[in-house]
Amino acid sequence: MESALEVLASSIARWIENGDRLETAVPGLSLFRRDEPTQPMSGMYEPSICVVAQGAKRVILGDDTFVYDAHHYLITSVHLPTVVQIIDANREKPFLGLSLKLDMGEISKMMVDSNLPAPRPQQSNRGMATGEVTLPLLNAFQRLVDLLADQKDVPILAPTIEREIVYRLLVGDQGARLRQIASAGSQSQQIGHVIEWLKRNFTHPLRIGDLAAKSGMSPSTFHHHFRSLTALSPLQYQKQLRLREARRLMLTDHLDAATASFRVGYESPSQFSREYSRLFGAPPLRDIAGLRQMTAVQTMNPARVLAAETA
Amino acid sequence: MESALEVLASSIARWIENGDRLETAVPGLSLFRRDEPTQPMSGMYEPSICVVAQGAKRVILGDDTFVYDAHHYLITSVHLPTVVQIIDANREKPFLGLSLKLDMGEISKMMVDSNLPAPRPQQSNRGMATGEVTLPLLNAFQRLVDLLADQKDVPILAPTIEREIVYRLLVGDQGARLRQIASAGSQSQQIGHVIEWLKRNFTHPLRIGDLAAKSGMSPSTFHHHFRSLTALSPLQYQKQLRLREARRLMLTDHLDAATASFRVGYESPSQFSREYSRLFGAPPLRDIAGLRQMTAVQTMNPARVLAAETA
DNA sequence: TGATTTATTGTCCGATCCTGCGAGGTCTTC
DNA sequence: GAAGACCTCGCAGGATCGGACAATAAATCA
Repeated sequence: MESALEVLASSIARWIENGDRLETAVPGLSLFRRDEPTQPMSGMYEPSICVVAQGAKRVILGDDTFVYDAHHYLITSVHLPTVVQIIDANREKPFLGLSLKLDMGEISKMMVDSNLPAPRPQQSNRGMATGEVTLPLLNAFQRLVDLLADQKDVPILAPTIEREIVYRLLVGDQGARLRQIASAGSQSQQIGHVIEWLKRNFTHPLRIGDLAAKSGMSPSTFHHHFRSLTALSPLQYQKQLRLREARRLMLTDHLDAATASFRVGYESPSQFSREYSRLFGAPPLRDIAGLRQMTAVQTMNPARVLAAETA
Repeated sequence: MESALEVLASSIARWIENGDRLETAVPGLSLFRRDEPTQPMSGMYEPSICVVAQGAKRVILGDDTFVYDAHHYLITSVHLPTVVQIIDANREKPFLGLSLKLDMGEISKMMVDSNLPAPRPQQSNRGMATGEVTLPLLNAFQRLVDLLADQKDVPILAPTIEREIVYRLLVGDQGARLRQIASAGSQSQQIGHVIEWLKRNFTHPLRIGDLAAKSGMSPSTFHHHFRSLTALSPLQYQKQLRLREARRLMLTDHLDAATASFRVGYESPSQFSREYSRLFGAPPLRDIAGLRQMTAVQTMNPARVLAAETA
């Protein structure tokens, strides 16, 4: 196990010398590297599995915090705004990890095809969980990373390996959680759809009645499930999407605060500013200035910082 | 609509001159033809969609009878032993139909991928239902049959057309039923798995408790759902599998009644004979003799008759 | 430096949202 | 067949949001 981790770590390190995120030639597979711990910063998780070869990372989602490291993967079933922090990394042993996007459709198909034990409790849970990394799982990821050396094999072999990974996750200790969100028709799955919709339409003002209807639940039930999955109310979730996007617009497109606020759906800059401060700790201009300075110190371009945050 | 049906009818007729079942080059697609009405005879349905271009057919499942014709398709979600009868066919306007196997995994994937409305009521229902044929659905089947003329296109085009068909079924009036059985983790889906297992292992003596455990329900709940889906108790279901297989063994492999009965799991030929009569109306030898005669009259080989029954 | 523009903070208000609770229904179990 | 678990729904009070307006602070430019 330990030696397998070392091999994976060096494989990852070989591909990502500096910079902290690399989209690889295997669709959906990203590599991560950090040479030192970071401050807590807001980040977005997508439906994916994250594995760490070296170091440790902390994710805060509402009241829960998840820590994952070389022996614990993090599995995420919907897009979730979180606060993330690398807590174990240094120049000799940098944080090295990878993430692989999950396709819920494929997972669902696999659940039906293989006679997996039924998930008795249908109740919603957090859209994120940590589980124990097993050696076979690690080996599968190793093979996936190895594919990068021989890219012509990717289209053929990657799907097979990914299916193996999904299977191992489904039968693993967090399989029930995954099954829940991938089960067509389950509440979690319906909420997942609403979240996808929100991600595309966050600039429109939103009526939660409509969202509830989309998910086929009453408003009150909808609220319950949404919160239990995301730790946020629907409106708070949308707000985070808006503010994050506004931050991106200001940072990379150099928009001023007012137009950014309009762009993401706010009609009053004052309200925008107020809520921005509450989320990011500082009002728009000051926050952006801080970020710019950070990137300047690290001699990194702003886009890269953003990439790290929208991982 | 009427003209579309005529076109489909002649397309089917072109491919199947005589004989009553034809497995086509499109995997899972079968064509059917009958030049005259039949007596009721026992038949097995598999997860599939059946469409009729001309004529009508009756299926009896427990207390329910389903009739389907040019304007009504029959959708089946699990393997079901039934009694079937062609009720509308003659030499001028023979019964012409087709069936397409359904892959529950694909259906499940599609349900997750497309934002389909949630199936509110989770209660189990019969594993079979009729629905109204729409023109787009008919057109899709027409295109599928047309593929038979250009077989090199099959691997590329057939899956697309089948996906369209599945989609139209999902949003059609019987979509909820389909969603239910395809929903990973739903009770119907669990029962479906058990049925698959039974089909492979019907020769072993069976313990209801084990089956129930397989489906993750208590024995009583399992019983309940099984019955509502199949109109049979698990034991009756298994019995039908055994007796049908015994009949096949005697008819095509020319086994004698005793060895056939042992082969399918019976330990006492007398018990076998008694239950055989009850299901098929006549004791083994007499029944087989009758079937042989029928096939002789129709100058068909026995295997073909059987094929009709295990449609 | 002063003028002008832009950003931030404050307060207020109406509308909407959010959460906890109890009733009612369904499914499960014994 | 009855008790029990689970889920959903609707409700009501309290919390929050988003916008309006105004005032102050900061930044930009002449």
